[in-house]
Amino acid sequence: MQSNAPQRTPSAPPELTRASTLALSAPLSVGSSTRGVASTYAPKTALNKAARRQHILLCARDVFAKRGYHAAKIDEIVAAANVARGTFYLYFEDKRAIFEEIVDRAFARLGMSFVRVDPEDATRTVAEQIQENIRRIVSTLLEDRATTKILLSDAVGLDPAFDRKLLVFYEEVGRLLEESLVDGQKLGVVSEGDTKMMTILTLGALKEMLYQVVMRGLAMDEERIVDEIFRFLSKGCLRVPEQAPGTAEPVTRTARA
Amino acid sequence: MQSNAPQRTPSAPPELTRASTLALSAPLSVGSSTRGVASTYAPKTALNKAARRQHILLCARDVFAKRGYHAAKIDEIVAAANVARGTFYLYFEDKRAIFEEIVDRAFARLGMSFVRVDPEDATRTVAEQIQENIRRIVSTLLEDRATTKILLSDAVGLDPAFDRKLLVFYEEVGRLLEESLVDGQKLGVVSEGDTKMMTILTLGALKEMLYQVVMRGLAMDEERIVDEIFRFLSKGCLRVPEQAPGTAEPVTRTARA
DNA sequence: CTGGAACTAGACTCGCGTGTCAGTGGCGTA
DNA sequence: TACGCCACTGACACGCGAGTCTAGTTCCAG
Repeated sequence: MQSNAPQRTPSAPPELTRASTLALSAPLSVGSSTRGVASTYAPKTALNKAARRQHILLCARDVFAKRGYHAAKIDEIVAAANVARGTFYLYFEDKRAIFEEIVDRAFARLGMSFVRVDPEDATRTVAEQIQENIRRIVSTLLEDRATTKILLSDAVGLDPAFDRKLLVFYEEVGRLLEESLVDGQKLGVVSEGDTKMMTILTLGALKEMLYQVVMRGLAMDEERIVDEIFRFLSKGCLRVPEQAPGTAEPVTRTARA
Repeated sequence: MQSNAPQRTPSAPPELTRASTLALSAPLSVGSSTRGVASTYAPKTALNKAARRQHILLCARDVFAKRGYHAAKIDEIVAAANVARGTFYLYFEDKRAIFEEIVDRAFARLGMSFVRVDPEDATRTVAEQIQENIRRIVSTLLEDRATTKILLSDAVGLDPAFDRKLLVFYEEVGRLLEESLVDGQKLGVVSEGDTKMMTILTLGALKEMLYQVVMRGLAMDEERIVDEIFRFLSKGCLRVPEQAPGTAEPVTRTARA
């Protein structure tokens, strides 16, 4: 807690400012004996309000990512940010509010990372466009792993209100993907079948992949991830030669008995 | 708390008893004026200790499933089980212990629901055996949706110790599936490629499917779920005709520019 | 009839963590 | 030099919920 080496966020995302390196030498003196009140007042004035806010936000993100929402204490966030407890509440309503802001920002970034598929586009096939979207999503999520961790494990089941928020976003993504698949079906580049199902399965596969990479350090570069997901999407992995030409029941259940 | 219709469990189902409706007539009298102490003592003695423990366990499961671990209060569990606070601690060490037991039991059941694939088996193909396993897992998880909810959202990120437990189990499942895939590759019924990757993607798809069904009431019967997952596994959903015959890079990234 | 086991209601303790608030120091301004 | 503002501080008040404890009740076995 004492250490105040000019820490910086390891994976500082592009737009999120570099503010991490606070100018705090923290002289730590003025140890008056009367009452240890406000003894160390470090000159943090170099930071304007927006930057300080941002700094706290980033530190909170790291703490949330490391500990999880419930285990993350305000004290820890405050210590990480090198600010007093009161200062925290000067900038954020409460714990929940700062968490929500982290998630909201992540959603905003994510939301911009995929674009609607245009089946008319002559220069890129629907498949290519879907792949592009996957790439962008993966890229965005890997750019800031701490936040991705939070999205994948902390934001789920926190709160009914929060769940609704997640749900809405998730459905938005799902809808977009599903529309792409429907377009693809019309063009014959997507197999027939329930697109809603495909959407769920695809997103699940994507989520799990990222979970493995981010939560446990499964080593794998972005390129590889995108390729693997896309390949799985395209071909599956089982080869079941004795396939009925119809759509359903790859291996009928009762046929076994 | 007041209502107490004198009903009792008509039949004791196989293992997990449905004991919810306890036999409590609760005369509710003895309203002495001195101090309102222990006025209602319902004759619950019909339940032996094991059954009562089981009953509390089931009620706790429901509360955890509904509220999530942190929001679930002991008071609520106790109220749901129609048992005094003290009684709860007669049967369980603490909140964490009862939660852990719920999860452990679920794992035990799940662990028994899949069997090792035998590539030598003449009567069933590897694909069929994999499908059988999927069916069994899905069946087990849908049998007790409350517990599945808990597994999917509460048990994750609770605790480092807990996470490890989950991890171990998850890896066990993963290893089993992966071995099946490797066997399948040797027999030529599984496409070449990284089996670890396939495993992750498959489990992710499965998880997401179950999540949608259990957490939000996506209507879909067991049969359908198994078929959809298996189909996705077998064929994917995209058809990318211009495929290089090699293994990697379905649509090369740089080719686009 | 009696002792003990099982249970109840609920008051109580206690630790913890959030959010608050009176106070402090630096700095611009009069 | 004095004033006042404002960012900032950190000790403290407070609530909440887990787990404990006690006095009282019911039932049953011996």
